[in-house]
Amino acid sequence: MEIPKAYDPKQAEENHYQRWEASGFFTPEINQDPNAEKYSIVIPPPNVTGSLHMGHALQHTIMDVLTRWKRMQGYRTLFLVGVDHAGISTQLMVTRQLKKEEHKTPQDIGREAFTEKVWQWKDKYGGEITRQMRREGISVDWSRERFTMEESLSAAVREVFVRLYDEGWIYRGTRIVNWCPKDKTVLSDLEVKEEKAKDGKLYYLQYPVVSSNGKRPVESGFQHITVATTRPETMLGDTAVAVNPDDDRYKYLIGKKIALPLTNREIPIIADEYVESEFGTGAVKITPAHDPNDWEVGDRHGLEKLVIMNDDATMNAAAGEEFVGLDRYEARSKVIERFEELGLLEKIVDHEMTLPHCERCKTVIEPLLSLQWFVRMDEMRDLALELMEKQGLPRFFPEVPHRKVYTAWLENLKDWTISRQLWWGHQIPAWYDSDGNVTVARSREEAEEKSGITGLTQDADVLDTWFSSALWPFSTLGWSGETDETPPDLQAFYPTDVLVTGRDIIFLWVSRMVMTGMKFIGKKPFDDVVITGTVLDKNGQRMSKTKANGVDPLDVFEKFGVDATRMTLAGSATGADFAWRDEKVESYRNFANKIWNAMRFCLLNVGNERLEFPLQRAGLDNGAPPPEGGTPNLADRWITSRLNKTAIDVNRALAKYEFHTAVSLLYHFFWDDFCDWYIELKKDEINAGDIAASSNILSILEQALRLLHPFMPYLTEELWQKLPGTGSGFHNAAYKDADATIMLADFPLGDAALIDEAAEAEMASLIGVISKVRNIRSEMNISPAVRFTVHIAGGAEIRAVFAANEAQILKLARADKIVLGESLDVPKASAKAVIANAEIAVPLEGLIDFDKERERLNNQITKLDTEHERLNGQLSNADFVQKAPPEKVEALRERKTEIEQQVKTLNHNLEALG
RNA sequence: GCCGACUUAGCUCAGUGGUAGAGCACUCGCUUCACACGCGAUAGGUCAGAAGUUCAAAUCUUCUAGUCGGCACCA
Repeated sequence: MEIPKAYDPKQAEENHYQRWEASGFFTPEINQDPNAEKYSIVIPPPNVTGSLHMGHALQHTIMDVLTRWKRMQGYRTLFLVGVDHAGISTQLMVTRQLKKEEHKTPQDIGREAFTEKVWQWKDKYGGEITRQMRREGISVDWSRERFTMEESLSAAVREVFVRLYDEGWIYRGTRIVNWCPKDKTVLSDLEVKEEKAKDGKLYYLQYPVVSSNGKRPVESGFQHITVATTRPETMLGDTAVAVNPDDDRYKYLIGKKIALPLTNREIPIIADEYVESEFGTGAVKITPAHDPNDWEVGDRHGLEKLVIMNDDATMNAAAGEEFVGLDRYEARSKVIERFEELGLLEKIVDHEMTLPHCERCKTVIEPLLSLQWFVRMDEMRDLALELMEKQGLPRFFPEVPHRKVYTAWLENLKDWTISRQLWWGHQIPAWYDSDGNVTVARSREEAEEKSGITGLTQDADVLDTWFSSALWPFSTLGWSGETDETPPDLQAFYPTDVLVTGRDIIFLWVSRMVMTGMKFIGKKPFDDVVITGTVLDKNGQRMSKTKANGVDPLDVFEKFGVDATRMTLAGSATGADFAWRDEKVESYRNFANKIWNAMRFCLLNVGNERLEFPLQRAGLDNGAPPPEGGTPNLADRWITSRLNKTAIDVNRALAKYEFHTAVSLLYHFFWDDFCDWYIELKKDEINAGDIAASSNILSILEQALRLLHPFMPYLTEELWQKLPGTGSGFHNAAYKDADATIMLADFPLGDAALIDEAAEAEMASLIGVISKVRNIRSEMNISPAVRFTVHIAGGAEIRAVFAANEAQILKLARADKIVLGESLDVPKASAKAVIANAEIAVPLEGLIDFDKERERLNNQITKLDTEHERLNGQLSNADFVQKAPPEKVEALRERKTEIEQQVKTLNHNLEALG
């Protein structure tokens, strides 16, 4: 068989994905076992406007590893994929396009036409992210792909809204909300990010007091009270000044009135505990319509709530003739200017502070009094908290710190603002009559029936995108509120097994799925939550569009292959941030090539026609004796042991979501055990055309490829298909009728009975001897071309091992003769070494450099001495001997004796050199 | 302000009580018939600092320093 010298990932990627999908391998229906257990994962739906980034690639890889792992074990697996309609992002994107192409605003064309445009945009460009996801090789069921705006998911949204409203968990009310003046919509607290203000200032404004008869000294000719504010423009909406009731400086002013400058209003001076006397001047201007704290104060004191801004943060008529139409920052300058003219500006001081920004467009948020829809969170929160307290669910991986953070957040949860002033999204299912009376219903018909009125108007707002996301684990499985019959997918796959996502949406999404799942299905949506780390750039900085330091997964796929990228991502520790390095991917690209070439070697001397018999399984499946004609030689016993140990450990690691451990186990099994030692030991047999040996090595390789498949699906499929003899007979029983593919092959769980400690120990001696001889050659500067005799002395048992593997030692140590004996009988001009149970000598007449040899021996002695010293210290410590576990003490004693023996031998050798 | 994480070889990172590890980079040698995306052999760390618990600490506790993150407040 002609196999190219280097692995070409692109070819393998093109070869397999389409076939996998077309053959239905990704769907749960491929599983023919009626008793199969299910395993399900729903993907966090990426934004329809999004493009693939490393964070996605990381999460998708992990979910796919889990899914492929379980699928190969015969689970009925569903890896459900879908896309989020992403209200604000999408609306902005289409608005921009509309402006560019038609020079129109959404308002110009109207709601219906605009929504139609968005759908068109979605059909044309919305598939981008899913096209990119196909390249990741993820085994998601595309036939079940969902979109949050499709009808069945929208029906679920309406159902949930109506039920929550009917039970009083959703309400409409006037509150101070986070308003983005650019996007012109309200935002939830979670969509607002605090950022340091560039040049924060605190402005001290003097407010004249009306009809004061107090005794306070008056510097500027009239009685005033000074307030400090960071937003002077809001003074136009002040309806009181507040002081702390215990503040002696101001006690006498409580109840007096202020003549509010720049307006013709008089406002009261009130006392409220909320005011901290130490901050600023201890007197606070109160603007109930433009500050959440002030709103509460206003509520307590029955103050007027004067709205002075429009929805684009320009001043409205209530701000006064002089200010109307000005932007908030223009108004700020103007207010300051006017105060200065009036001699009422006391001072301006620098003030470090943070300001709330719109997460999306970075505009400074304006707290605004507004009529919106809210979800009351107290009862919802309790559902989630109770699940955590009573059952410890969901389990977070890593548990620290996420469990605590999640719980703490729930405990302090405020109501959730769910209405958005957008056109793209789920329109709120509330209808109004001409008097503004509201009817909440699943449809217009139902609303009209409920209210007995026709000609109702639907609420213009849509719901927060996260409202529909919160229903994702069950809305995607067919739930839309019908209670008489459970949809089959919901029955089969809910609750899901694990959720994999980034820590940024634990609150936005994870917590809300838990709440809605408990509320509407009565069951948790998932058991486990795996929180991935953040992929940083090579300098440890967050990747961001503005910094343009992002690494595009598609570029990496192109350069190093999908499998190498997947290994890199899965190889990062669960939950830990890590800096992206191309070198890392490069090393996994090399790894793929290494395996490719291992396979290539195994097949070089095996024609298809010569290997038509079923592959021998090296006893892997049933502990059967080794194949006839093949001796159960050390290498075979050893690699079988290593493979089974690796399989057990890989399964164990995956069960704990320790992907990096699994990656490292596989890497070292393939490279060190299989390639460096097993292939090298078997080389002569293989090259001699020994069919039994080829059969064995291919059996091991075939099993190992299955172990690797969840991580490197393309490479393993490509190689597995090339293996003579593979077919659907290798499948897990649940897939026996499916077309042959490694992705349905039985996943090796490993058999503890096949772990052969004796073989591992013997092999350690063999490796020890070969390594020591190589060390001698290298340190003594002896050319690889030179062949020499190797003398080995040791007990009868280990001598038998060396005798049985003489050919291998000759080859790997590049020796031409092995002399075995009870003791060494070599000339003085020999280089020597020791291992635990043998002595090694290489006679080097004319080649030896005695100084070098002395140095070499001394080096070995020094190393052993250091260890000996430490052991001695420990063992002469009475406390240690008394308190440490006896087997520990015994092990150290044995090691100490061993070292003493070796040192003795080495010293002897040293003396012999003269 | 509150909570948390991190600090281990030149770099990027594993390692939760018992002899400090990997990949890359570095040094030396190699056209050894699978692979130079390779092979072989070295070198490189008082595990941020200090104190404590323990027979035993990279690992547990406390403090300090630095880096990063989350939450809250901010008139």
